[in-house]
Amino acid sequence: MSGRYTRPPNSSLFVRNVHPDTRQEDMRRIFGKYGRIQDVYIPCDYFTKKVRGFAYVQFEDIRDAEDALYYLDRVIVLGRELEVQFAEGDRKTPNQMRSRESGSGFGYDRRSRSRSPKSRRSRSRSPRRSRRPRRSYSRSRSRTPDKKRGRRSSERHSPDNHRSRSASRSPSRSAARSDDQREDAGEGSPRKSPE
DNA sequence: GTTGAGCGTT
Repeated sequence: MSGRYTRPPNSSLFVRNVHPDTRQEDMRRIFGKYGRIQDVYIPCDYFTKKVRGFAYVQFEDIRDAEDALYYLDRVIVLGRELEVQFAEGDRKTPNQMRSRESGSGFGYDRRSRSRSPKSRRSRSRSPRRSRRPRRSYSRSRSRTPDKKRGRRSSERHSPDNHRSRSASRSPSRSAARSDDQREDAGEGSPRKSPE
């Protein structure tokens, strides 16, 4: 009278005893043989980032998942016997895990200021980083003459621009930004002759 | 286009 078959909560498979070096791609390829894989995820330790030893394979269709479970369960893959079973809960959010790990014995909730394990600074605290090793460039006349700095298109053929310019209240050319370009090859530049 | 820190031992 009751369901004889434990209704799988979802089409996610829980694979245990997977090789620590197994990747999602591998799982996807192995399980994908029996159906379309929605996603594969291998949970790792939050702190050590090490593979925990099991993985999750989410199928697009639960029927395929059943097939894969039946065919891949207890199958030796990569020298390990895979144990496949249906997943139970849903993916846990970091917050939930934190709560669980927090009460497990660890206590890096308020102690650890760093939220991310990777955010761990170097063992030695950065005492002082020089502001910037500003290189004293010769202020004489070596200004990367090789690079083309000047933008060719100074003005754009935009209708909007045209209108804006008309309303400009400053009829004068406010060109106070050019100083080296204009002087060198702008207008005649009669000062270049060494006389 | 969703979140990635999801069950481990029976």
